[in-house]
Amino acid sequence: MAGDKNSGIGDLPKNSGSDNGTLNEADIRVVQNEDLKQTRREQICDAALELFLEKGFASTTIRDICARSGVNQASIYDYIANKNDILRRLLNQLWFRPDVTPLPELLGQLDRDLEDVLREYFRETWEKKGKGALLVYRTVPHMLPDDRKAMRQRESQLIDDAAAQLRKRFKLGENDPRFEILANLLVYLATFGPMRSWLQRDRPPEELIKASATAAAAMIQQVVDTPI
Amino acid sequence: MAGDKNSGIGDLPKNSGSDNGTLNEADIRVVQNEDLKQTRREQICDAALELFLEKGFASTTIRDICARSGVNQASIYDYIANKNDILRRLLNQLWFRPDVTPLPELLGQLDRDLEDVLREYFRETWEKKGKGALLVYRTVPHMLPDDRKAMRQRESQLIDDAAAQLRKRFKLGENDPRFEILANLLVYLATFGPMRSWLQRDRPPEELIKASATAAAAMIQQVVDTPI
DNA sequence: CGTCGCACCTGACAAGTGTCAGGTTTTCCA
DNA sequence: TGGAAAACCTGACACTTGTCAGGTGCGACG
Repeated sequence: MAGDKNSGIGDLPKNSGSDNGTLNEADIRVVQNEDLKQTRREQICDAALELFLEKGFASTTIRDICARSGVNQASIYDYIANKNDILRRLLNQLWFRPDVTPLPELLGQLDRDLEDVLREYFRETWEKKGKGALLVYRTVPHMLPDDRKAMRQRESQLIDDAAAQLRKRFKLGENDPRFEILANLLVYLATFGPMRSWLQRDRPPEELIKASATAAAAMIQQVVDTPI
Repeated sequence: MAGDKNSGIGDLPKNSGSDNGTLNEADIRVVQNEDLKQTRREQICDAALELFLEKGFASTTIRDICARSGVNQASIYDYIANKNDILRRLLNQLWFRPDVTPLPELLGQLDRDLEDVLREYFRETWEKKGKGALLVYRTVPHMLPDDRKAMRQRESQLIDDAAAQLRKRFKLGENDPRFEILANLLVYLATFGPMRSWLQRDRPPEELIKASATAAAAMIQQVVDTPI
């Protein structure tokens, strides 16, 4: 019975799932109890995230992850397909988080002040996706090519949508390319802010968040006020 | 004679050299010809940089580096002390580059327009230190603790100096903390711009550089115009 | 022409890696 | 309480890694 464990592992998908925009996660049918699977996977992913950020993806061994999560070296393969599958799950959790309002949607809330909206975006991204950004940009080399492409596309789409919303908000020229740059800069400010954490300066994050929002708002205003 | 190769390798320094601010590089005395050492080291470092960015530090093997640089697997240890020594040399070359005018110095050129100065800073950093930033932020986990500390200090010092120059430029309050945040934001815009390259959008870098400079200038102006 | 020393290389070792076959223990219901 | 099914674990394999001991080749110099 245990012999045909292989048949319990769903095909490792070569393509990234495009239905919901997230990366495909391998399906494993050795352990049946879904709740248990869920719990163990959380243990594994939590430990893995810590370790990946501490030591890097490649230098983190399955043994490390098992030791920290308390899962057995062999059992871990009852819950994840392989080391890379752990990374995919983490990226899905951290990068494709459904609980962070996307920038385009926020920009679409026309009743709110721009700086206010930006501050919320920066804060949310900082708090909830901070570690994700670190993980993503450090593990780019270890992602499967298709996954890399999927993440890039997601980001590009986000920027395009944000640019469109900006144009709408300010009722300005359809063809002004500066709004794409602005959108790019917004996403970029939000994404990389947390990466500065290694500097460990004594200032509280809130200050930088506020400053970023003010900066971004000032910049957008400047572009809007300057005819092309 | 070849037997006491060990005695030809200088002690691997535990501490980062603080004299010139760079990281200590191991001294090796097996190969005598200094020009040859220089050449080989360049070959090795060039190949290593490419590979570290492609595959990550940990996944790049000495064999990979040898294959791409054309140096023999054993001979490579006549030119570098170990894998980490290669990383240190790269960080020295890319992060501590002497040919990029530091931000504080540029800000001190009071006869030049602020936006103009910023644009030069962003462009120089982008072009000359772009790969360095990528390397640094990806290899943080693989740097020796002391090296990490040295790099962090360098960055902090830079920000403090830049903040001081900003205060001087605008003849504003000695104690206004917002200028440190501004300086932080400047360094940060310059550093991470190149990291967006993985997005591979079709826009030329010059556009983003210009936009960043405009954004930064607008932001600083806004702070200056707003009393504390 | 010999030989001496510098640069180069073959081959290997010990340690560590991802993965899993297959056995052992626990759980739980008849 | 018996026993099948589910979950867990021991132990190992095939392979890769950083590093280097020790030998080879070759050019310069007397």
